[in-house]
Amino acid sequence: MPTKPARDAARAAIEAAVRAIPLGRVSSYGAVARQAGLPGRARLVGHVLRTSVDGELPWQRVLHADGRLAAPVGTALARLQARRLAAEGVAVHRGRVPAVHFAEQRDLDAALWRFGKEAASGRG
DNA sequence: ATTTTGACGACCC
DNA sequence: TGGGTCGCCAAAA
Repeated sequence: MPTKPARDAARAAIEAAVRAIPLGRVSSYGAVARQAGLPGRARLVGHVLRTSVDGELPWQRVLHADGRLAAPVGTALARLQARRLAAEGVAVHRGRVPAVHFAEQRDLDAALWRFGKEAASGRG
């Protein structure tokens, strides 16, 4: 009982949302927060990921809203994240991941772009 | 109890 | 593009 129930529930919801990001796709702190039922709590997501003890948590799939990695290019964390993403097929270029890799559709352009690719390759 | 910090993000120059 | 503001709020100082 040392911790507050509401906080634990929030943490659990956030970790669940992160685990729900499919392999090979990425999401953002803000999107994860919304998915966890905590709109506007992007910073809390960062906090939870930073302090999580779950070694299986695919934290590398969570990026900034603009596609940037969690940490600035050159830092150990950024290199680790890029490495882990590359291992699951997500290419990182100059510390960023293109919007196309995001699990949720960020904007109409991205959606149309993907639609075009998928339609062209006969898949939907 | 108060202040500062932080793996954020939308906005506005 | 790049940089500053403001809102959010859990932890740490």
